[in-house]
Amino acid sequence: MPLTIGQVAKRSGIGLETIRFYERKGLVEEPPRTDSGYRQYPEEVVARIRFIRRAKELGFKLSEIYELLSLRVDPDSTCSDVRQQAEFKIADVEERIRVLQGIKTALKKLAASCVGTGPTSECPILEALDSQDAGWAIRE
Amino acid sequence: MPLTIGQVAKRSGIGLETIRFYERKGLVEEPPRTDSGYRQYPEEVVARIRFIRRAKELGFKLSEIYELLSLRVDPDSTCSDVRQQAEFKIADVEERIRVLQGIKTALKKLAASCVGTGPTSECPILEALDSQDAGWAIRE
DNA sequence: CTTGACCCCGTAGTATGGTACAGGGTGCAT
DNA sequence: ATGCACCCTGTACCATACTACGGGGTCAAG
Repeated sequence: MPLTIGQVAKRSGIGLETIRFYERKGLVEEPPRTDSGYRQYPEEVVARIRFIRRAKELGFKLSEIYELLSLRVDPDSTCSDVRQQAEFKIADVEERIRVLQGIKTALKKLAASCVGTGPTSECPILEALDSQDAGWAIRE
Repeated sequence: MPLTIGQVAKRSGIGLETIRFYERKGLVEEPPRTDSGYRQYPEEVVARIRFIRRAKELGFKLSEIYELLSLRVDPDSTCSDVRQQAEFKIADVEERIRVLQGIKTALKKLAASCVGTGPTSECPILEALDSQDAGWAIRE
């Protein structure tokens, strides 16, 4: 017995507007309809939406998830294609961590330089942000 | 001698459309105009835009930079207000790093489980994303 | 046979940080 | 005086991932 969009939404823990959004994006297949136009989903779509949700939790963008979903449909694609996607994403995540750590270091340096007294006009943090010599700056 | 918007853009290394955008956002003060309506910027605006650019590099959002800029204008605000903003941002950045590290660990676990051979139908990564037991999942 | 919960579509709005026109006017040099 | 670079406003557009709304149609219970 097929599911309505509302039932799918409830089971997969996602808004039903979002399911229609995913359909427009090609992440969820267009299901058959009833005579009156209601979408009739097979059970499997719940698993697919959970897949999307989990991939999102792993930091994949919707466009990347689309690639991932295409890989599994394409009979010529191999497991190593999927692993390559994961490797790319690992590199991407590592890069983002690296940048954030640079930012953190810079911010800590600034915060440490500030005793916390006096008006903003003498604030070393603001002065540092003003100054020409970006000694605190993040080096890429 | 005041600067035109184009000169400010060149000196601060930013697009002139972006300066007008910042003006709309209240990050850059509306400058006086010539009779014909041309913006006439004082030299100081270049420093302010560089301030914005640097704060952005430190991961501050435009809305946060607006707060920062308000603090320095408000005579009642102190240096410790600024430092608090910096501390908040440090905590924020640390949280983002923590989440990304969880993602990285999960992805590495998945990638390691994949030998790289065989079709996608037997891919352990996709199976993990499919499976009900989210053992790989990121714990918040 | 009515009421309320559900569904349809298309469009528009949210937040973020810009970027790109279109269709004008201005400033200066040759 | 004419050509070109520059400026003006307003609006629309880019990506990202939804979310909401208006104005309808449908389905099942009572």
